[in-house]
Amino acid sequence: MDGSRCIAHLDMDAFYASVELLRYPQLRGQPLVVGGRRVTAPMAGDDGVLQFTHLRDYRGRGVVTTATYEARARGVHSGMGLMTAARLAPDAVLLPADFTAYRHYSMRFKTAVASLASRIEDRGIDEIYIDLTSHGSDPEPIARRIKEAVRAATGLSCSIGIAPNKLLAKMASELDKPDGLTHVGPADLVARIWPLQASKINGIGPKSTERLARLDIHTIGDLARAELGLLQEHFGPRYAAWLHDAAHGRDDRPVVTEAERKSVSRETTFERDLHPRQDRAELTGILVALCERVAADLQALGVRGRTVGIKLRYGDFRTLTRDHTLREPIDAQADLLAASRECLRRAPLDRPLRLLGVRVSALVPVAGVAENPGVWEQGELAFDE
DNA sequence: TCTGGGGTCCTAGGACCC
DNA sequence: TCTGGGGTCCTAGGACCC
Repeated sequence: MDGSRCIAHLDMDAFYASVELLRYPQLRGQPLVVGGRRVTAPMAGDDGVLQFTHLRDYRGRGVVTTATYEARARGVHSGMGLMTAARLAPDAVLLPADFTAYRHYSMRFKTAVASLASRIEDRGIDEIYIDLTSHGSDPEPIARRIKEAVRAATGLSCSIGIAPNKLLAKMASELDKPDGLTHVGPADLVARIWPLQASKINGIGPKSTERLARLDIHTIGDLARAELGLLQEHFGPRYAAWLHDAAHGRDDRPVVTEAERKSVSRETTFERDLHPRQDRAELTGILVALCERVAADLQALGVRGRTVGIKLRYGDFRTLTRDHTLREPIDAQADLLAASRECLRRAPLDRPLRLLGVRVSALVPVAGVAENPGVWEQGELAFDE
């Protein structure tokens, strides 16, 4: 019984920015950043030439969603505050995120892959895993055909990593970006994977990276050579065992082709901090609007939820959540509002807030409602050639 | 000039039941 | 009156990912 598998990880290259370059090809080669809130789309000036916003002109609380390789070369990366990014690359062009367009291209590339391989796990708007185990002993020809199909369907490039499991496939796809095709086998572990930073492992984030560094564990090789007992002391039995396995390239998670939605949420960061007393009316309006959006999402998905939660973020960035579970699942805005208020009564409201969110979980399908792909995959046509 | 928005999973404690 | 487990549900927080 040989359980050896062949898994591909496909990652679209600088996806949002690349979609924007299809629309504004004149920006190719320039540093470009997608992100921000209430950034206006470029408009034509008196001379008919499009006027683009530059990073230096931005004011507000946005973050970088995607940066092109030219912007990354200046030290800009996703998640970075735009005001910080502006200091590194003041002349970079800033475009607002257009998720309708990105969903459209996402659907196109996934449909193209699905025409060649059926076992696909969705990992968000710009990446997927593909189980190629049944596609013969040499996966590279099918991987090349997938890359060609994605390019033909979208005009965009992607990078593919191939390995015996998802963990290694994900790392392999990063090894030769953009437009790469990288095959990593068990024999490549020591030479190609162990020299990488431990944070390259999907599942080791900033907190764990910091704690590992304090143990003088920096690379995946360091982690592989660490005593399991030492890891158990610092990370607990389960996470230690996972760290140890991951460093040795072991991962038996299956490619999951269907998954049910567990929760639906909407949240918003205010342009300025709002005080629960002085800005009560404005906060109420925001809460009502969030409940309205969540209700619409639930109804579009054909689900209701029994647990309603709120999320508050204070001016100092501390975050708090409160949940309330009902006897019957709900999807109506008025019911969501009532349950949210129930939660709010249990939260300290004596300090300024920067964020408010509403979430619904414990979802159940609405009886009698047919399968509904929901708002997430509907890929409206925002623009097209 | 810090720090978006939408998710998943894990842990841990308390209530409650058998 | 003190002593048990195990299982499930609920709540809260945190890490992590895209």
